[in-house]
Amino acid sequence: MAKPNTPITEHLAYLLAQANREINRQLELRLSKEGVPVEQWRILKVLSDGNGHSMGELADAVLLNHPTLTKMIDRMVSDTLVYRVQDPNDRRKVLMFISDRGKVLSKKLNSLAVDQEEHILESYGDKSTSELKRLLESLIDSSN
Amino acid sequence: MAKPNTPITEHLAYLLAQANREINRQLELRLSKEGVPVEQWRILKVLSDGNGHSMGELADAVLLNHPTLTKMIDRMVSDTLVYRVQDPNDRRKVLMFISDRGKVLSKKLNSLAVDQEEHILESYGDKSTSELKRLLESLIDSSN
DNA sequence: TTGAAAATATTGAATATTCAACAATTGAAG
DNA sequence: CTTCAATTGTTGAATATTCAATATTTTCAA
Repeated sequence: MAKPNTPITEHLAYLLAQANREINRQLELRLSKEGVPVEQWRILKVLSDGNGHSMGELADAVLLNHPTLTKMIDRMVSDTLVYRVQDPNDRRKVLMFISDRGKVLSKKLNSLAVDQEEHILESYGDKSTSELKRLLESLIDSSN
Repeated sequence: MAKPNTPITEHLAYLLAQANREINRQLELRLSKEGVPVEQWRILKVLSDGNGHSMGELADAVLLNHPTLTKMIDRMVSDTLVYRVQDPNDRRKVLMFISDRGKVLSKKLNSLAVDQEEHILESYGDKSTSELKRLLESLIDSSN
């Protein structure tokens, strides 16, 4: 009467980690053509609305915690992809903006990312993809 | 005629990262009751079949790369949760085994993890959960 | 208005991860 | 058999992340 404990591969937490790892790896591979980590793509994408975004807001949006974001932004400022402006309405805040160079890079990265999405659509299917997205959104919602 | 680029929140890669982060955070919170990181739960769970698993096999199973696993196993050996045995059939390999202490801990961790799964089932729904799992498995399959 | 608490971002030290090189063993071709 | 390439795991240095502490500014209650 051995107890056949639930295998790890049946845990939602594990399946999510596994799928995330794989998809992220693929995306990483594409973006490496431009020598850019996934997080920087996210940052540029969020900033490419042209508006200023505070560090806190950005950290939430790109799934990084504050100190990690600060250091990554330091690098991106060195690369003149983004720049800091003190928020005039709340001087505790820093508003981040994308530079022209950042916009150019962002476009290239977007097309690489879109490439990947299309590749997934092909091998995984249109129906499954949109259904999966829907379920993920709803899971995220239900976790707040 | 501004181009409304796909928002990042619509990319599968982003949704997966977000969902994974959130679910992982919740699991982490539970496991912290025993002071154990998620990766160690995975390791113990895989080893709790009682069989020896090589480092390479284990690294794949628990989603860690080799050097990271080696160092985490070093810690777990210090804590006498697992132990190394040289594979007699292939002396390049090391077989990892779970200790009695590891088994005891593993059971506690499992019940914490099951707690979480039940919590998700409640707030997210039985139907959605199993459907999400099915889709994730199929996505992972299609990525090989 | 003042002073304490909260919010925001950064820093430096501690910790963890990754990359490249290495050592040991096995496999396999000649 | 012997040698060379491939496999497996570990190590140390370089890099990245995290935690706790800090500085600054704002908020708000007294």
